[in-house]
Amino acid sequence: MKHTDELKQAGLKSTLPRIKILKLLESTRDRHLSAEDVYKIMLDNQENIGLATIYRVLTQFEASGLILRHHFGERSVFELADSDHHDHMVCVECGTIIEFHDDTIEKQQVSIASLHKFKIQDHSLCLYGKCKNCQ
Amino acid sequence: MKHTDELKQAGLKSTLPRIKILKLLESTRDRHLSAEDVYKIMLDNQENIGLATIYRVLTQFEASGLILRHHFGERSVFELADSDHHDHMVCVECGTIIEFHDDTIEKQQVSIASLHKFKIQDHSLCLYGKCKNCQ
DNA sequence: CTTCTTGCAAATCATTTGCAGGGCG
DNA sequence: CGCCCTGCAAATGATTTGCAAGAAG
Repeated sequence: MKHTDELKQAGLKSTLPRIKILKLLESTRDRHLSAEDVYKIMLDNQENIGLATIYRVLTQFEASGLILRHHFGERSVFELADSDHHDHMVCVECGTIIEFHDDTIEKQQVSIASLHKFKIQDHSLCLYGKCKNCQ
Repeated sequence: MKHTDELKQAGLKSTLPRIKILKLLESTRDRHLSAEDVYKIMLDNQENIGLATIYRVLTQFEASGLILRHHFGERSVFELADSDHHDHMVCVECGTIIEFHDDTIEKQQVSIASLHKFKIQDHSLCLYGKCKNCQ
């Protein structure tokens, strides 16, 4: 009952929809999914979970730190918060998402912020363009 | 008729709503406005312009390169494309927006992208946090 | 049992579109 | 005068909320 425990630790009651969604996020090859994506996959898997529930669960997961929400362009996508911080490149052609991390950029952000007496809580860096297969 | 010319150069017929919106964007103290912001300001100024028109005009301005569209969080904001490229810090408390530019970050982005054979078309970097007045 | 959850439908929000009347070139 | 533009209302797409029926502890 690993998932049950994960949920409890996050302060959430262990319910079927939550377990299924968490399982999906942990197992999907494509780490970044929108609420709609999750909904469709559940449908394909014969799982009957309402879209509203998916939105609610994803929001709860985000609030409890289990997952991260990103705004790429105008849609929200979620990813499991299991890896270290990273930024993204999104292929405008095929939607492929490449994750990357760069210390130089991270540090530079902090120093620029302090220059303006600005206290960073969060940041989003996203490069849009074409991946190597789409050029 | 400076604005008329600007519009013509952008390939747009010079009409009252367009001129007024362009004027507002050029004169507003707060360089970053959402469609709703523009709408409300127009209302306050006794200008009768429909929200739909504002969206249409802003979209046309963006397409012709007169302005830039950003997605901060979930809403779109627009700014005149009159200055050099820069990124933003947004205060989650008061909404203040600070613009900044950093060559180190820009260069680093390019080199990381090429490392992944990714061709950057655009990018968005936004720091969220608290400005010096809101801490 | 009591409370937190879910599913479904209705409600929102931001943005877009259809259409008939108006204004620019 | 023809065509592009505008206002208004209705349509959309994404996400949220109300509510009665169901599960979890």
